[in-house]
Amino acid sequence: MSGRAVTIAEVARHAGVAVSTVSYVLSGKRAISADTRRRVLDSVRTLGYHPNAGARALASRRANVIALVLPLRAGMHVPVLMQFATSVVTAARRYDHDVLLLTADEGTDGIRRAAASALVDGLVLMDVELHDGRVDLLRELAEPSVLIGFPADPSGLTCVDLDFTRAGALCVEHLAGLGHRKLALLGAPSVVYERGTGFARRTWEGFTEAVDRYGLSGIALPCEETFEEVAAAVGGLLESHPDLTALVVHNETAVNHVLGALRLHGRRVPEDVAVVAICPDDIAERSSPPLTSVLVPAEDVGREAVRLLMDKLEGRAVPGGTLLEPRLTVRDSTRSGPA
Amino acid sequence: MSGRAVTIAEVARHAGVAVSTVSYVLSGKRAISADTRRRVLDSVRTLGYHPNAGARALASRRANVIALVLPLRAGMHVPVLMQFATSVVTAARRYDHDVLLLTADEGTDGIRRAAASALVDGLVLMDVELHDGRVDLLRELAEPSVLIGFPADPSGLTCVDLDFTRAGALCVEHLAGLGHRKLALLGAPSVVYERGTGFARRTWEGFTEAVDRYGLSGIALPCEETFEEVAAAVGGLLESHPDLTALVVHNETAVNHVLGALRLHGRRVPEDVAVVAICPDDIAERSSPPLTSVLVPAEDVGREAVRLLMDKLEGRAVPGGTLLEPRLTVRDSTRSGPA
DNA sequence: GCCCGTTGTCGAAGCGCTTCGACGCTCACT
DNA sequence: AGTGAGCGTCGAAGCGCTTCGACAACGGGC
Repeated sequence: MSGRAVTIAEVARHAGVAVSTVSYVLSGKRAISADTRRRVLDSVRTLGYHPNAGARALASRRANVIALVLPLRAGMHVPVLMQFATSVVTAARRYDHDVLLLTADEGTDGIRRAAASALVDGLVLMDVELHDGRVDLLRELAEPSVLIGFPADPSGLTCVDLDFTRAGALCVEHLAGLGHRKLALLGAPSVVYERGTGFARRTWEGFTEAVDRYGLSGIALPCEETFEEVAAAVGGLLESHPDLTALVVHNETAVNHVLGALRLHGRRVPEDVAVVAICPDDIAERSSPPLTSVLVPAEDVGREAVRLLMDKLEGRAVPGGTLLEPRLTVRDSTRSGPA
Repeated sequence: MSGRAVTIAEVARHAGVAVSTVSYVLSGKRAISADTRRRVLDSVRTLGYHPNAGARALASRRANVIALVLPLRAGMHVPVLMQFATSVVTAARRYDHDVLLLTADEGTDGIRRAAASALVDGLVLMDVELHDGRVDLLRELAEPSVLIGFPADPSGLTCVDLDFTRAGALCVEHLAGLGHRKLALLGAPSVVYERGTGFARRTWEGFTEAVDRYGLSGIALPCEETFEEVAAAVGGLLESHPDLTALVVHNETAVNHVLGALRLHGRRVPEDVAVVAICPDDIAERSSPPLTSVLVPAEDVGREAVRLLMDKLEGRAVPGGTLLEPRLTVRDSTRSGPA
């Protein structure tokens, strides 16, 4: 495995064919007789041949690498981001592509550089804000891209995400169906709303619209992430709205603090207060009581993003926006209606 | 930015020099007159030239890309892993390198492929276990690599990590200095120890050795991560060891549950029980009370790993093992000694 | 039996860059 | 004035691969 690497010329010599024949066997772009193909593949295996990525990229004008642009912003729940990231990597490998990790600290220059140098064939952008400088850059880039999340103006772009508006509404519908009339949403930290992060705002809108539509009474609040602040917020809420019987929590970090705070204030879940969370299943399942939840299907979103990107790379037309339908799983935290 | 990309030949023509001259200006590998250099750089700027990564890699046998091998295993604290990852990316960029993200699901094949195809010049491995199949592969690879974490046998490898043995001991020393005689360690989930994850075991050893050295009494336990289990573990501990006055927690996820459990059992921190955590500063600061802690300097470790890798790429000799000295920050959770 | 369309293979021309050797200068010394 | 050592620049040879056009060999249709 050390020393100089095996080249396609050595494989060709070993198999007694031309270099181009080896190439065609490997790419399948021309018909090759079964016999020749077998001989070539045998040689590939015995010599341990791996095509040189640089040479391949140069000749084919395809690097077989996509960029994953992943800023790490305050208030984002890192484990969920990593779920997206790993699902993108796994999906990319299924299309024989690798993933280059780009972070925020280079700003848009990193994106421009990676694209202009043909380091990557396309890009997947995560953590998209409503007004996001990177998005304008993408529009002028020759390289195709897919966004995970929707900016305010998604025209000319390809975006995938969970339908957070529906997710917010779905929580309300579930609680309304159980007879709850007075609900509250505890959302992301306020900094996330101020920054204009689409998914947070859309859940909020979905929640408030559904509350209106069902003629319920609802209050939506940002939610910070220390136990102290959560406890204070929950305490204030219970005091100012004593008739509150249900809570929607859209904040992975705060979920457990919310449960702790309810415990602290002597409220039982679900008997006194029903709770629905928008969070990964493992968080919902490990809470006590296990929480009724809408999960963010990171796996599906990442896979879909890669699929769309590969379609664009092949020149196929793709829809501008893909919204995944949320699904709600009922667990113990909403087993019963209000007293 | 669309259409065909600018090539070095166009830059050369625009600047009125030879292609090789442009190359030398950009790489600095030969002396170039100030005047020529300026003309070339001007042309580079006005044309918006970015060297083609594939061509460069092919000709120079250097991809200027390193691999970050990041398995996501159960029981690992993802935010901390991401701190490592971003710090590696940031550091790599300072050496003009990009980072290719490799995950676990390809196993060692992914590593072998990336190395053999010259996709990457070197590798950084994270989340290293004591007996790790990937490690044997690294030894036979021509490409240099650096591990974040130490396997059982680090011979022939380059490893960096926080000195977790010292970290465990440091917590004990701090508590001993405050007069505590009866301590407990709540560690990682048991699956992490069973898997043979070095840092978890080393903290454990550092803790128990220090306890012995100081003639104290100590008990070390794995710690699961749901509130229920933590509460049960803490409850059991307080019951079986009523004279316990100090807790060391080496589990980012469980830290807050531990505090919640102590609250639940009517113990005040630090008056009844002192708590020291090994976790990132932001977790320690946001707890209530803020926790005395030893932080895992992910930033430093990642930067150091990249520095070592670059040294190896340049053919410089590097130390086999680098252990970073832990630092303990005193906060409210250990302000006083035992009653 | 002749023509033509397939099928399978080959050789060669790049892809855009780095790097090596060559070469013409300019200067500081004899 | 003559020599040799840099210095600055150039041209050309690859790096290892893909892909295009060419071309045998082979049948099937007439």
